[in-house]
Amino acid sequence: MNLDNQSTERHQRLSRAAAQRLSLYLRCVGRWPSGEDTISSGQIAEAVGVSDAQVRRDLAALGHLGQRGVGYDPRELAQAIRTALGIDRQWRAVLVGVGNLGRALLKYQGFRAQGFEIVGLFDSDPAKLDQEIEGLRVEPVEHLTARTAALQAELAVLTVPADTAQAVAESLVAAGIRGILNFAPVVLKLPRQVRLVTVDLAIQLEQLAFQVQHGDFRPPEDD
Amino acid sequence: MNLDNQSTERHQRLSRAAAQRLSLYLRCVGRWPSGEDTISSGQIAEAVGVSDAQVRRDLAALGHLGQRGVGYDPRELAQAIRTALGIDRQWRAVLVGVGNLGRALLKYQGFRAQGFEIVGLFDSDPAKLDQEIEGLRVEPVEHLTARTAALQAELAVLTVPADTAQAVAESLVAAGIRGILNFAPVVLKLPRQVRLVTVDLAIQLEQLAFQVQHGDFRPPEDD
DNA sequence: CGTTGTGAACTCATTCACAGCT
DNA sequence: AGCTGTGAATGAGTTCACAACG
Repeated sequence: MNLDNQSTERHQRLSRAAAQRLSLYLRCVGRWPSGEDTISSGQIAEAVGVSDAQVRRDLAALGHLGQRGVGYDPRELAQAIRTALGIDRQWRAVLVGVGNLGRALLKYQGFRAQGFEIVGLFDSDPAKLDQEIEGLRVEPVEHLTARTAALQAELAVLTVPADTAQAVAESLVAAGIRGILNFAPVVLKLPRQVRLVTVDLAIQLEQLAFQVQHGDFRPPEDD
Repeated sequence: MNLDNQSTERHQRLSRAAAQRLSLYLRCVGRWPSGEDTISSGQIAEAVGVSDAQVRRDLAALGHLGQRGVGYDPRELAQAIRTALGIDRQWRAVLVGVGNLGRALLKYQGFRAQGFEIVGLFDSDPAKLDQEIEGLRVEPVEHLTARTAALQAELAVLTVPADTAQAVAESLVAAGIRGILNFAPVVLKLPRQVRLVTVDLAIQLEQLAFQVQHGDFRPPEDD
């Protein structure tokens, strides 16, 4: 079959925006009808809502994957994107804050399918301790630092109230966590070696209101 | 080439990124100790984690709000940001898909406080109909178009499975909705006059993995 | 042919540096 | 003095346009 493990030549560094688009491309490419054995930049572009030039620019950054006049091999392309995004392996994560949002994320199918596994649950509410959710037992936050290290979790999902988020984040840092996905509406201050992605739901709604209010218009279909 | 429109009040159009930062500034400014009657770009910058020049550039786009040598008046500034973002008024929204995530959002405090009110709940699962959550009764999606118009909702929050998201979105469009906050992991195709903000949780985790994997591409910033 | 890959042009966004006001 | 507002410079990101190739 495909011996696609050539030397990992990286042509250029991917921007955040580019990496985000790659995630979208991956969805499209991964779901491509298995009957088809090629996919073109134009087809990806249309499915995702960006320009074909953008798609080619992004994919070219991963190496020479396409055949001129033909297109890309969906399977090879999907694998290359996974590798570039760092999701060609399993990631272990803990979840802190087993409230409504935390539970929703736990049951969200998309995570495990993409290689993310929640391996620990923590909460400060004594009433929630020892509850079992999705096969995991809720543990007290006091054990967070020790247990996170023991569980060998590299990532953490933070769904705690805003006023405790910074303290919890520091416990995670102490446990040697490498990245935090934060849903608390605060700006966390972390050491530079710990990566942070914050998803602020209220801000997203504000963005929507802003766009509606402001009659934000753009000539082509976009975003 | 393009004749610029006649917008006179605003000095320049806000980019999406700028609007997002304004939301963050608003948090900081709104919480500013009421004893203090001024706040400087440097203070905002430090709280939010951007440069002071960035803050001044963003705020200058809202008009001349600052006093040279002094700073900004927190109350006046907060109001100006709210107006610019379009959250100086109430927004009515419906929520479609009363699953775990939908429930989490419903109970999320941040929304109502910022002027967003959920005025209708819809789900396709008969078992959920007539449940009462946060004072609202769950209605069948078949009523979505008619009820959304009757409720005078301008925005919608979509927390339905991926495979039904497009159809539900079209029902909302038929009801005259103006903006959709979409949590389904799909690229929705909407008419251009309907604004769309998509929050894809799996993609955010992938972003985090990508950043961790790739070490750092961000210059060390303040502390 | 059709499609990729990419220099070049272009647009958008951020930082610099300092004039101008308090 | 301190701080804002902004032209100019820089940088990042996107599109254009076309050569290169199966």
